Amino acid sequence: MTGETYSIGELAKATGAKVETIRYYERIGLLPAPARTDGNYRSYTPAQLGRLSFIRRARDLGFSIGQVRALLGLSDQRDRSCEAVDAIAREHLDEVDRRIADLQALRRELGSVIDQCGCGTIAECRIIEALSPG
Amino acid sequence: MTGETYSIGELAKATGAKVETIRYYERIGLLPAPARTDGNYRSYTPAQLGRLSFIRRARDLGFSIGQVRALLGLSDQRDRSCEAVDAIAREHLDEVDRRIADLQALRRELGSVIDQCGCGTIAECRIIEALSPG
DNA sequence: TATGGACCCTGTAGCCGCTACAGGGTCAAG
DNA sequence: CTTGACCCTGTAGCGGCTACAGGGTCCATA
Repeated sequence: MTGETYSIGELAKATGAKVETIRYYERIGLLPAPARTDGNYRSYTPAQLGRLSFIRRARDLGFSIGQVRALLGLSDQRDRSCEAVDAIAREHLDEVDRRIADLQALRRELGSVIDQCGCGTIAECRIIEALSPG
Repeated sequence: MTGETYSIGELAKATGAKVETIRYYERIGLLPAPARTDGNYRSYTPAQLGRLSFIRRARDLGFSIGQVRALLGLSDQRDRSCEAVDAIAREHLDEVDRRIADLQALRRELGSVIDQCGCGTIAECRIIEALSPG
């Protein structure tokens, strides 16, 4: 057993999460409440550092807090099939694909509006015109 | 002069905005407060319908509320050069491009994580592994 | 004239995922 | 013994709505 512990600041540095974010994760029950020192400081174990790293990576991959919660739950049941994990990941992938498609459609529309601008006065501005009704 | 007026519900139907959203826009000063009927109902003019349509189209194109506010302000100064309009639109386009690029990078990473999954048990799941530290 | 239902009103709280205070306590170095 | 970096709790704010609760108004029908 390593007796190593970390303060919240050290945990933040190690994982790249902000101190406030770590406390937020604790508040919403994503990260279990750690032990406290005599001075009431949070004191984290290496296992908790690992858990936060997991959370960070999942968040960086765009998983929602709810999905992260589910993934964390699954990651503890080592004997189960990882189908559920796969399902969550694929669902998220689909969502990302949808968002990309939406943004690309938006980009096309926006681009074509901008291309029309001859940059004269507002009165003849095609961008304003494109937005205006009638 | 048309004496035509609209209730908030009619305005909502005509523009596709929700009633609550219209009230919200009024609250934040995006849409000016309309006249009221004897029964204290909001009563909108065609010009106000036009303004809301403008807002909706700009929002649909992904402009932020702040940008919409700026565009609305500019659209009233008909003699000014439309450079400022163009600048706002291009800035937004750049932002959209950045978001697309970010999502595409994310998509690649997520895709490669998912591809590794052999769908056995959680213990050997590559997705969980990819998220786990160490 | 009464009643029902569709509409409208205000005000407030919730969503997500943090972020930013304010107003204090703790701890180690000099 | 003071300074300054860190930590604590609690609350409010961001954007852009959305969703109530608890009422008022208006119009058609019985």
